Amino acid sequence: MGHDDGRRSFGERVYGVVRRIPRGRVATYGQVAALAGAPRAARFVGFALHANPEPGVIPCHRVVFRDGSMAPGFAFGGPERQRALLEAEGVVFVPPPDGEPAGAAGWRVDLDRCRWEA
DNA sequence: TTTTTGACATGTG
DNA sequence: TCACATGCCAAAA
Repeated sequence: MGHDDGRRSFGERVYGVVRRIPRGRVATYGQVAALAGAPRAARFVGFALHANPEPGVIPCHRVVFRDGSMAPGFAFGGPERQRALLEAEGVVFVPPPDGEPAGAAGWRVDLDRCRWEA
């Protein structure tokens, strides 16, 4: 089974991990990095996902910051778009503290409830 | 081989 | 709670 796992680049491994994230669950960049074999390469995870993720195949919208927030200039069309996608899958979001400041910017994923467990 | 670059993580103030 | 600075790692040039 595992024969050329180490031959594939780190980015390729990242795609494999992200693809395994079940619907309605989210993972952090650090978590994906750890599952890919590099617990400290969380930065590269984001770089790999933005490089050329097969649209529609790799659910990169299920990867968020450890804080529960997401990248500002997201490639899906904005953080709002990502929040809509996750909410549609059943992911629980926590609204901003004071009602509604800057739209989706304050919204964060409830990692305590929706964190994906490998 | 060295430098540069990132959709990060963590620690302080 | 937020803002800023530092550390980390892997890939491309």
